[in-house]
Amino acid sequence: MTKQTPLTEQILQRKKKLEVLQEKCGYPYPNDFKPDTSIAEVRNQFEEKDSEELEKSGKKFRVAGRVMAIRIFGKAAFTVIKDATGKIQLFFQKSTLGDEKYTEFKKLLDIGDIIGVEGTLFKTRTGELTINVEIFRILVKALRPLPEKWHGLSDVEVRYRQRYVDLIVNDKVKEIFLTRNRIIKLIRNFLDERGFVEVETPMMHPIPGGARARPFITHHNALDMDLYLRIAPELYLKRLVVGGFERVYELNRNFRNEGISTQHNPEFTMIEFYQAYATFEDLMDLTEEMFTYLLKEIKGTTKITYQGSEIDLTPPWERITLREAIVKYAQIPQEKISEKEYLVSKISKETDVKLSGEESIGELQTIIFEEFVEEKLINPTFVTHFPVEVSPLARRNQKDPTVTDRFELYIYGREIANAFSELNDPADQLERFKKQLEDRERGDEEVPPEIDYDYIRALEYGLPPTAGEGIGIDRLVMLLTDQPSIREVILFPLLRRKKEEEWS
RNA sequence: GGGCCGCUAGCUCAGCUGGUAGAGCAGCAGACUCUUAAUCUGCGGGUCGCAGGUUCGAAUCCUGCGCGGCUCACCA
Repeated sequence: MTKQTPLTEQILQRKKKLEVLQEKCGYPYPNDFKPDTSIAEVRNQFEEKDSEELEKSGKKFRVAGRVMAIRIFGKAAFTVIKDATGKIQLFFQKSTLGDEKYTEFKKLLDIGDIIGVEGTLFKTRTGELTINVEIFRILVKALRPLPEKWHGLSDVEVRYRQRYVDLIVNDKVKEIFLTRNRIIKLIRNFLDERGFVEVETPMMHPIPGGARARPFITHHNALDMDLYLRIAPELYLKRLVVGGFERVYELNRNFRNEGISTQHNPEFTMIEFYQAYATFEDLMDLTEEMFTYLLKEIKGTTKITYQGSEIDLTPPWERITLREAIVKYAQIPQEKISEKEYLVSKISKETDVKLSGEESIGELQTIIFEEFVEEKLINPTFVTHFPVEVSPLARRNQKDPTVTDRFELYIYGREIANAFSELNDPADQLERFKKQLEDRERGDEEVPPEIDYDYIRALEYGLPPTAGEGIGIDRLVMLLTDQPSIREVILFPLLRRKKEEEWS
């Protein structure tokens, strides 16, 4: 015999037990045990009852779950099992189960196995609600040991790569994803109540558009056609507004072929919604309402703590134009706000941004905003009227055509939402697409490689005056669950692939 | 892509200025009928991320590579 690693040794131990099980009861992966209640239900109903009441009822319960702890005392033992709803303690007694079953329990059961039990409730001397097991079956034999019971699993790489183990062992991780689910349901509920229709538009686009980002490229064999995973659903959703869906939303994945960080995952979840006959100002009100609703349901308050910082999300939120913001937070003198030389010199002196020299005033103002202002916007702030050059799909402001009727919502220095009154002038839209194409020719890879003429055609049929908004769901969940990294709110974040030979 | 940090038993971690590796949990054998990190006795378990180099000798020092984390850049 060659030496075994401890892991294979433990797996072999468990496989041996599996074989014994097979001899005793046939195929060891049965699927005929039906629990008649959940652990949470049992707890809710009987947690408050005393031993006497429990004993008197004598009612039997069938529950199933994963074994999380085993404590053996000779002829009796406690275990803890966990199902989707919670944990409960089980009591195994030789005198109740009989020699054979008790030995099976003692010799074949491991932490991590999934069992089904039937028994009556009682309370231990320390008052813990416990099932006195009369019947039990091993439903699934776990061949691999769970991480240590006290420290659990903390290696982040293993937590992300083997999220199933993370979820078994770290209850708080599961909580995050349950909260994520609630947030998503609440958002749907909020919009549904206001007459929005949820739709699903393509995730494979012949022309990427709707945002500024590099796309993933894929290929359809039968049509022999390259396709791009969508970077945003925007242009399709606005086509639907043209088609008469006056209030639509889509809540799903976008894909951007860019860097990975604590704020970025290549595939991420976004909601975009569009409301005809509304303006970006209406959407600021709507956004405040939506967040207030979410906070009330999830947190019970509009004041939260994120990574140690107090954030007050009680509306109304500050509304400030981008130009005002750079005056206020970047100390740009009011009279220099559109002075190219001043802006260029400020950027070159005080930041690492490398300028090409071809930037417009609006682009320079936007750079100043990003470099000096964003990080200071801790409490929720609507920054409005972004320059038209950086807002190719937004409607021009009618008093000042150099800016757009647009806002971005910042919380804790992060962009959480982006919204604008939609550009519905097909001629202006075509001009802006052409401008983008010029940028592309100058090497800007984040701009679509060709003009989406079908979108222009749709505008020519007439897009009602509309406002639309996108909210990054992952970042919102991070905020509401106080998580520092986007990977903590995405079940399976993208990681570099590991070589197969490292499988163990 | 740059910088910094990490990678030691299945898990959580020790391991000093170089002398060929240790604990707890988990596992195995045994004792134990109210524990909840149960306890007690005994035992087994390692390609120290990988590959080179320096050295009489490397988990430890050096170089390269891999994977991960943070961060900067990039990402409106």
